[in-house]
Amino acid sequence: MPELPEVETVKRGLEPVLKGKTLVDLILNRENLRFPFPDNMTTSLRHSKIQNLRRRGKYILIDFANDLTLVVHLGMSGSFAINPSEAKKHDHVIFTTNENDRIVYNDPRRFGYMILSDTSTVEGIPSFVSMGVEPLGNHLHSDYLWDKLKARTMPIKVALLDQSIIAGIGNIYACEALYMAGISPLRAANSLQHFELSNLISAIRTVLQSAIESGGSSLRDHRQTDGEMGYFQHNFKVYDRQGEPCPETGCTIKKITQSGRSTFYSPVWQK
DNA sequence: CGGGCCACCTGGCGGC
DNA sequence: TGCCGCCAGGTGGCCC
Repeated sequence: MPELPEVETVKRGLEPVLKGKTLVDLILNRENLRFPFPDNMTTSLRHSKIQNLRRRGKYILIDFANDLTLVVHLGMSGSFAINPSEAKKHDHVIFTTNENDRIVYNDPRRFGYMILSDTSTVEGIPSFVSMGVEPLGNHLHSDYLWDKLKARTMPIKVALLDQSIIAGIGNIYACEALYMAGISPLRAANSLQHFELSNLISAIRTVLQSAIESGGSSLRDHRQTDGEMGYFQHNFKVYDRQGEPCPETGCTIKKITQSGRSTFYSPVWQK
């Protein structure tokens, strides 16, 4: 589930309870998620202080004072809860801090994973080596995208999901950004002109930024309930709205499959 | 290297 | 109510 805005929201939610705190306990309730937990993960991190939290693409990076970084990916169903009132099925990892906060990682499908790396070489782990630019950073501009897409014949929707081009966009925001830019998901990636790439970049930024803001408010709401983070509601324009009217033209939102994933779009509005 | 496809895993939902 | 097939927001690996 989680795309860049959800991951950013989780990172921001974890900061107050993790940054500057020391892990006094770390419990793994099983041997693996998608991959086995790193060797010595508990002994390496227990009693270590957390210096900083970062995000890269859909990954959360937790930097420890002993120069280790825990890289966390939430997969499709991973979430964190802060001081949940009761234990749940699929609570796989429990962090306890010196302030006695319990941070619980829950992941029913176990597509998530955790990797331990030296902080100085974390950019070199396989997940990051070929990762594309951050969509909200300065390196995403139409020249970059033109260069990355000029030899790509795949549909632009599929290209937006390619993390080696832009990091952090998933199925929902790919659909929403293309809708906002008025670009058909079926267009070949290398058929977009410069002005269309510029419009698409603006749309990506707007859609992600607005979702992050909505995540911020859900964070404040959820804090009052059970400390659960990662899943918040948006008002999507096209995602999961097949059969409903397009807000721009009134035509009917269509659902198709591209590269095995659902795509939702307005066949009239998106050219 | 590009592109297509499947596997990984559980749960929720609609149909019968 | 119960069973069954299908679907899900991601990624990695294998194949051509």
